This record gives sequence, C-alpha cells and structure tokens, in this order.
Amino acid sequence: MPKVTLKALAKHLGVSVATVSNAFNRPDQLSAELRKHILQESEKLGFSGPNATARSLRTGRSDMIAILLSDTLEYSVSDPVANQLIKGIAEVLQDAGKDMLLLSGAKAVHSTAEALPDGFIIYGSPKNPEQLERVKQSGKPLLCVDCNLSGIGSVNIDNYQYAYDIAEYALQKQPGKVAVLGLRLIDSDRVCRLQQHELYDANEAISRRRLEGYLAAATQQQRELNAEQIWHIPVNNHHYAQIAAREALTQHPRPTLLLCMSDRIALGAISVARQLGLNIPQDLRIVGFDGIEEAERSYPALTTVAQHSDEKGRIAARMLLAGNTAENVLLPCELRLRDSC
Amino acid sequence: MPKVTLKALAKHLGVSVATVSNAFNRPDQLSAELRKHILQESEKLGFSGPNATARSLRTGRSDMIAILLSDTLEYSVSDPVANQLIKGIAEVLQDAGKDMLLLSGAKAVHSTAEALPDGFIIYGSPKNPEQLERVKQSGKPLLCVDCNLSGIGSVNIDNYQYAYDIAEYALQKQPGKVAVLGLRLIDSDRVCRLQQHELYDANEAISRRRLEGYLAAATQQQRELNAEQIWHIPVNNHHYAQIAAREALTQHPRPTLLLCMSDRIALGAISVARQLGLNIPQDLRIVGFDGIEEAERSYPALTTVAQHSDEKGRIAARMLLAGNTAENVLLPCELRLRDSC
DNA sequence: ACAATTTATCTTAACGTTTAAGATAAACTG
DNA sequence: CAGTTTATCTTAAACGTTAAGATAAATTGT
Repeated sequence: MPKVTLKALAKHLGVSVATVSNAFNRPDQLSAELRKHILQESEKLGFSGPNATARSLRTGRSDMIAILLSDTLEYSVSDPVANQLIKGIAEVLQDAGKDMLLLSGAKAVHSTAEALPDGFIIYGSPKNPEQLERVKQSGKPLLCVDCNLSGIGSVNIDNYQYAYDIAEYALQKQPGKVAVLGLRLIDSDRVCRLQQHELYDANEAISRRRLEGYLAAATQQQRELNAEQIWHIPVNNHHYAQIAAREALTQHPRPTLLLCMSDRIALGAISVARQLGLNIPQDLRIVGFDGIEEAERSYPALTTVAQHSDEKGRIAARMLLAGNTAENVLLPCELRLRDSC
Repeated sequence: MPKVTLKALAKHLGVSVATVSNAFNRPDQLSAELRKHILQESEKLGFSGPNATARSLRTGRSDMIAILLSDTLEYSVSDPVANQLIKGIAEVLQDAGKDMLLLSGAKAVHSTAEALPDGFIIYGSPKNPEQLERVKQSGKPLLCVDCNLSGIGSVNIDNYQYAYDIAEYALQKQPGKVAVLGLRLIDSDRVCRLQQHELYDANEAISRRRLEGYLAAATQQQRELNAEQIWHIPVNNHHYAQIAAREALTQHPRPTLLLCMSDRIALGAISVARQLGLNIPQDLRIVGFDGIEEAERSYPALTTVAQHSDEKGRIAARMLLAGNTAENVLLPCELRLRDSC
C-alpha cells in the first residue's frame, strides 16, 4: 500500500495540502466542518499525522530537548541522583509540550539523535570532547548541570562549601582517625588509595571540590587527613563502595569516621560496617552526600547533604526553555543530620 | 552568520552539492584529493556534517531504534532489570552503528521522537494504547520483550514455569504458612492484600503468570495459599516492598515462607526481616525472581530465578536488526539456590 | 449598490539532503 | 584513430512538510 501523506490525503479529499496541514496545525485557518471532515478521513486512512521528520526539517524545530549524559545511558540513568534530575527535567518539559531525549555521552556516534534536539542540558563532566564540540557548534541553546563549561550557563551546587560543612560537623562529633571514600578521584577503574601527588588530580570538578572541602575542614580542625586515607572509587555503586569500605575499615587502627562522597558509597560502607560487627555511630560515624531517598530509610539513617536534584532539573529545564542560558545558578543544599553521625 | 549547509559549502568550493554529499557518503564517487579538500574546507567552516533531519527525510532511515518503555523514563530506567535489558540492547545496536532512543510509554506526546526510529522494541505491557496504535501503524519493524501482543514477534521467558519451579523448591524446603509479595497484581497504587475475586486480575501478563505458577505449585504440594496471603505491591522498589513485607511478617501466625515476585521485593523483605529480628533461613525463607546483581551480595544471598536480561536484550536487538520480527522466542532461566532458602 | 474588509482556501517556494541518470573528458582497446 | 570504457563531476527530481502570499467568495459599512 502507498504511504499515506499529507499530499495523498489532500488528493483523496480534493483539497490542497496546505488545507490538510492547517487542519492539523492551525484550526483557525479553515472552516470547522471541513477540518472535522479532514480529520475523520485521515483517521480512516490510518494517517498518523504529519510526518515528524519533514515537519522538523521545514520548521527547524523538533520540540525535543536532549540531556547529554556523561556516561552510557544504562549507567547514568541507574544512578539515583541522575534519576532525580531526569525526573525534574521531565516534569517541566512535559508541561511545556516538549519531549525529552537521553543521549549517551560515552559513544561517539554522530547521529540523528544528536542533531535533532532544540536544546541541550549537559549533565556532569562531558567525557567525549568531539561530541561536546559538535553540540556547541550546533548553535542551539545549552545549559550545564553539575558541571562548568566556559561560556555556558549552568546550574550547580556549592560542592566545596557543603563538603566543608558536613565534614566540619562530623569531625566535631567524632574524634579519631578519618578516612574519605571518594568518587572518581583519579583515572583508574579500580579501587585504590590516593598518592600524595594525586590529591588534586580529579577530572570531575564535583569530586575535586568535595575533596577540597573535606581537606579544608580537616585542616581547620587540625585533624590529620593524608592521601593514604583517601580512597578512589571508580563507579558509584554498592559493589565498589563495599570494596573500598572493607579496605578502609580493616586497617589498624581502624578509622572512626568515614567521609563518603555519595550516599551510595555511604550505604555500601554501612553494610560493610555491619558485616564487620561495628556499631554505628558508637564505633564508627559515617556521612554521605546527595540526599537520595534510600538514605532516609537506611539503618541507621544516613547523615548527609541533601542536594535537591529534582529541583535542579526543574530549574535547569525552565531556564533552557526561557532562553536564559547565560546565568550561573548556585542552588542551596541542606545538611540532613541523622543517626549515622 | 548564515548556516553552513551542503549547498553553501558547494557554492563556496565551486563544486556541486552532489559532490559534497558524496565526499561524506560515497568516497568512491570522487577523486581522493578533491574529497580531502572538501573535508578540510568543511572542517574549517565548522560544518558538522550533513543535516541529519534532511538526510532522514530523504533516505527514510534514521539509524535509530527505540525502546518503548512501559512507564516513565525515570522509573523504567531505574529498575535494575530494565537496566540490564537496555544494556544488552545498547551493546548490539552500537556494534551495528545504530543509535538507541528511550521512549516513555507514560505520556501521550505524539512526537518527533516517536516518528523517527527505524524500529521499536516494546518493553513490558504497554500502558498507552494510542501510542501503541501509532507505533503499529507506522509499519516499522516491532518486537516485544517481556510482553505479548498478537501478531508481533517477542522475546520472553516462561514466567509461569519458573515461578512454579522456584515455588516448588521453596515449599519443599519450608513447611508452614506461605505468603506472596506480588508486583502489580491489581490496579491500585497502594499496598494491599488481594480479594479472592482479584486473583487473576493482573493486567501485567508477567505478574499474572508468576502468580499462577506459585498457585499451581502450592496446589500441587497441597499447601494453603489464599488471596489474603497475597500482597499487591504497586511499584517495584524497596519502599513499597518493605511496607508489604512488614504487613505480612507481623501477622500471627507469621508466614515462614515469602514468595517474592522480584528480587527488589525480596531484598526489601530481607531488610524488614532483619529489623524484626528474624533469622533467615531458620525462621523465614525468602525467594525472589529476576536474578539482579544485588541479590548475589545481599545478606543472606538471595535464592532466585535468574533471567538473563542483558542476553534478552541482545537477542531482541539482533532479531530486530535481522528483520526477524515474527518469531516468538522463549529464553531459559536458571534457579539460583542460595542462602535465603 | 459598491468599495472595503473579512473569511476560506489554494499556489508556490522553500527546508537540506540523497541518488539515479546524464554529461564530459580522459584513458584505454584493437 | 574510431569505438569503448572509466573516472569524475553535474543536473534535477524527489522526500513530506509549512509559511507567506495570492485568489476568490462572502460579509460588511455607508
């Protein structure tokens, strides 16, 4: 069977293509009865509306906004923080009648998917420079979330400040040895301790800033915190978190405070602590970062910094849609003081 | 500045558009030196390759394959089973030079995103009939995963059989009262027990089949399993799982065996059991379904049915790409007998 | 009743590509 | 050296829309 198009429909109905097009897009341009007739007949022929590709070519719009994730789709998206962000963005976009497109930042396909969107929200530190370049070149509105790229507006939190704050609080509560379970501090895919010279190597601005916050708080409180007590965790999941936590907690003397760069890491550490028969917070205090839902109902409930990722997403999406892509917004967080510290 | 297009480039270089197009797509159609020149100049002008929308309109292809998720993006994608599937699909598509598009099945936008892909993998029971209809109408290759739609090829597992098998195993191991923590058995967004007449109501074929498997095994073993011992859990997450588990495990007499329709539910149940001071497997045996990674390292390790979602994804993607969209494939699973039962 | 306005529909020209078919010149072939 | 092949490039017609301007019919004001 021949494909049903506007043109085919128009011929079949004996009207012009423009009229059929208007029936779909500009009801005021034709009489109500003709419009109804066209729509009915279109339904009958199984016409599923004007071809989106052609429309997009003609209008230059696609009504899609892309989120450029820093990793693969499956990884980025299984992270609870990313998930919250996506949710926030999705809410706003949906209200605005826009569609959301998730783009993997890991593979180098120069695809339709990349060319189509009307705007981009770049999430996290881009790992693919060519892709970033293409996106910049596109001339479409861009916005960074949880990253900073010169000349591009952004929505961020003050990672340094809140890392400092929670570390300060934790250090005051808990004397003894301190260890940091850090996320993506160096370029290795294995859990390991840092070398002294790697202290400020982190490519991920977020991780670097959080570490700097911890270090500043330790210095301010005159507490020791050397590179050898700072673990690098390559992936933000339970598995790697547990490996690192086990290493850290089986030292002699054992640390009494774990500063964790994410809630997932902290939750992994909690389960290791339990396996080792340690009591939290008596033997060991743990703090996280992010404020994911799971941290509320963990046992013990996790003391952490709540960054409101959904709100971050909503704000970013609204800014992008409003064309406000120059501003650099810094969102407040809150310390959530619970039982783990 | 004027937009850089093939045409503009051609004029600037003094060659025809066809030649520029060929420089990008068919190297054999022009001399190597001219091609090199064109590519260099194109780079210089910041031309990021032929416009994807126009190409797609002309060729009718987009080199994108969509996964039509049954829920919202953020929800579907945070589920570990869905994640595994996506990963498997992504692997195959990437090797084939195709792009992957994640489509929310929850909202009713009739979008570019929906019109563009060259094919669809429908994951889970579609909740949006109009959307499904549009996709079917498109005439593009379709494939179901974890669902069955008449006339559409599919990749599934035998939910009934494996639910039966694991229930049979568990029932033999454990005497006493049995409860089922079921997923999406009825149309309610709250945790509740089933009514007798709701036993076979589940819209989700997967859940219905698993429940039938449990019931058959119970009958076969002459064990009691009434609707009042079957819980409906609306969302596959820790939170709701815990609510249901708490209800089930605070009954008198207390169930000694929990048949859980997903690993996530089972893990939630394990943590409730721990909170209640119950020993697993002495006081209580628990089995799950799915075989997610987390189930290996839980304490105690979870006895479950491993369905290999990544493999399912790979197979589905290969079938779709090969045009094999009529077959109905049933993949084998494995019982993973661990400590929780 | 007639010009002026409004309403309903149509015509035409893009949008930026790809590709089949044709043109031209250079290089072989016997 | 005419005839044929090959290499290289051009022409022109799509692909399915939309937006602006054109046209004809209907309505209005005076």
